[in-house]
Amino acid sequence: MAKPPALTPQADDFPRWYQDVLAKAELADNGPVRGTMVIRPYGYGLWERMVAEVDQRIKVAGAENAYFPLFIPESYLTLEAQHVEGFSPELAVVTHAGGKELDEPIVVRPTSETVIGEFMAKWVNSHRDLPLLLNQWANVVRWELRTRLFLRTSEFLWQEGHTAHATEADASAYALQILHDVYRDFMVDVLAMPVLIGRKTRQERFAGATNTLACEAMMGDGKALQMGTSHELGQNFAKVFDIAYQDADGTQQICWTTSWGVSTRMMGGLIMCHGDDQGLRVPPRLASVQAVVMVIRDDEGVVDAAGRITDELLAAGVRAKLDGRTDTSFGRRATAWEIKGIPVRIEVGPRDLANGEVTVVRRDTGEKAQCALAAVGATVTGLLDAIQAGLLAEATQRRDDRTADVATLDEAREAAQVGFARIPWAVLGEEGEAMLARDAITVRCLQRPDGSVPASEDEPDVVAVVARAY
RNA sequence: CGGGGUGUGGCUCAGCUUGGCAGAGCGCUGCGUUCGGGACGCAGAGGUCGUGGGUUCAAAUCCCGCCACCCCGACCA
Repeated sequence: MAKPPALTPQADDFPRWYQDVLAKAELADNGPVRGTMVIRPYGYGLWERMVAEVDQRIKVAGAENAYFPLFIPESYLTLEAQHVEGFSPELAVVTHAGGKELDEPIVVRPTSETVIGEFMAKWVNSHRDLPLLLNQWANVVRWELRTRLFLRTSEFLWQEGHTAHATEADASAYALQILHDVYRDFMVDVLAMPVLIGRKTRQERFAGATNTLACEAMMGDGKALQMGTSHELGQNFAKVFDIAYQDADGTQQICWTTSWGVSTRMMGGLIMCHGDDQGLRVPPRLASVQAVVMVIRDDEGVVDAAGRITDELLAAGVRAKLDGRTDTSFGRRATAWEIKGIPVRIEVGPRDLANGEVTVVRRDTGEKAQCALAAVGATVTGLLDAIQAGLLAEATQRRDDRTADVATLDEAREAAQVGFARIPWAVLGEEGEAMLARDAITVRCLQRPDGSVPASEDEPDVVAVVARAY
């Protein structure tokens, strides 16, 4: 008889399944303060890989890392009208420190446009100082009313890029460049998530932005998750913080700024995009452990052979790990690695070794195959590529199967029960957007018919992608 | 902030209606047998029953207050 499932099946209760994966895959726990999160070593290892891949792309895009303080004077937040309105309700404010009440309350950053703007103003004087391209990896705090591990926590980890440009066109092009070359490239190529890119509607725009671009992904249950955003801030913050420069003609000009970020929310997206009833499935390019070499039993030569195979894989550039815990049963260990989503498992036992081979198992399909000892390196690297491609193909298939082109609000409501609906923006409009919002359906982004990002929502043929969202 | 619900070993929960020695499964520790998909046996460790009061010979159980958390909605990376 089969054991009862280790996890609640997705079809029974998707949110419960998500919670089960977080716990059983040892990804994260709730912190002691409401809405906070403890990221466990295995989960943090995945986040570190995300950081490495995103950071590399940010640097290629020309931005440099810096660090700005956690604490921001409360007065800064009040300077930009939209920004205040957007963030006030979710600020954590320090009123006491050092045993006494502070003269001016200090805000724990919900995002850093203001404090970075203050310093950009100091650092930018001439057109030769532009563009100024900054990024920081940091934690931020937003006192959300309802929280869910990784998807929405009071404190989360992210990178926030902040740039200042001489012209609107330059700022606009850079915001789009980040969306394309950093975010979409990372999400598609590394996370194997076929994200949609597009413009946010006025309603969904970042507080203080003139334009917000976003990457949207479809989760396993058909709901949408915003995976990253890139904002054009116009001159809103530049005017308030006086980020200005003298141009070649000697006249003072106000800068145009952008900001953009991705967060630990991507962890939630990864889990809900690729996970199945057996647990997480980590795309090989992201995986902190790509292949685990399991000793089936401590028979003669088995541990040594497994150690040699691990070394060979490491030498072949595979992030491999040896599991030689023979004091724990094979089945238990196999299940644990499966729940953690390690892409490839190599099982080494006396029976295999007698035949000069090992058993290789793919996590994505569950397929098992025998593999000659001499061919392990090549087989595993080949499998890793196949799994990476397979996960992307599977997610793309689901997204396409669950996306419907519709012509009316009613059809959009129906389609959004299982996935995404594409409806002409000319048909929907802000009124239709408000009506759908009553049924918890939102416009995820506006796209051109070919899926590219429209320069304005007034372009003809703009399509609104609507869905229920996390 | 509205509506619903729950607080009992590390985890999931039973026990509460009708007050009477604080339980189960999983996990954990030790020993032995096992070991190719969540092993089995035996022996153990571990809980001021969320919290403060009240009723009672006696409270996890009944009454009152408080706190925390969860789910559904509005807000949101």
